[in-house]
Amino acid sequence: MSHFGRSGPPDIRDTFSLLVLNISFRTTADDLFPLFERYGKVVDVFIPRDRRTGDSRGFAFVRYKYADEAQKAIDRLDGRNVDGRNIMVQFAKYGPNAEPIRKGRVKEVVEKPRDRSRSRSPRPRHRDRDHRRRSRSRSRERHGRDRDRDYRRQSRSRSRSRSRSRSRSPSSSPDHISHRKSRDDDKRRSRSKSRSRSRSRSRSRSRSRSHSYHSASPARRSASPRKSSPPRRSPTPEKHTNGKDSPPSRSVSPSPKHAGSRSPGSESKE
DNA sequence: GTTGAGCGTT
Repeated sequence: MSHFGRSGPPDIRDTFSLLVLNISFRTTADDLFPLFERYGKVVDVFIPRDRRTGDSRGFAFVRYKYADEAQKAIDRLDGRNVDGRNIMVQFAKYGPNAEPIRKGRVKEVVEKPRDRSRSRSPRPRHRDRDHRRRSRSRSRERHGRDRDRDYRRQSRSRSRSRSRSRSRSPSSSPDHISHRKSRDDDKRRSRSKSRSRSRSRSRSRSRSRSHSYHSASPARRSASPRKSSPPRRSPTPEKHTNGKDSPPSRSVSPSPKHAGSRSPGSESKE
């Protein structure tokens, strides 16, 4: 909710989304709005934030009404120094609902006449995006919380690599993979049990681990669902400022006060 | 209070 008071995207029928990368973590939509509003009609400015921490991720989405204005904003603001960092402005590739975007414009709802009532392909092709997002999340979460988990994974990977190197067959069929995976899974479980026992013996070392929901693969998650409910997450200093006055996401309104009440120093040319 | 590859909210 980073709109002008409504919930959900305002109207993405014919808007052009720009992805603003490399912005400072302190930059808010209120800071970006006047900058982008100078080059055209800005419909919405949204800064995604982390679900757990609530901090911005360092990029924003600016929605323009017209493509030429968006292009102009890209040409003008790309590489511009904002809040101490040179931002990168480009057309967004994906839509809010994971819909494809053409030239920054949200593609209209396209219906397939051939996919009437026959074999449909429920094969989600968003693995790229998900994978990338997970990677980013992990990168951001790798501050020092679950580094030992990473180490374990590396060790396991090395072990598997060695095992494969021993019996390298030129033909790799799904059956082989399945068998190998199953065995690996079994091995992993055994190791996990052993580790659990070891941890039970000395739990002082691994006090705070886990709660990394994004790091488990779906199959693995399905195999071992987490317990009833997370008893308690890490001591996150939840700011209770998102009650009713100021939502977590900075909403920006197209009020005329932003039009010319910005510091003239931040703008350079044009 | 920190960080820095990448694509989004009720």
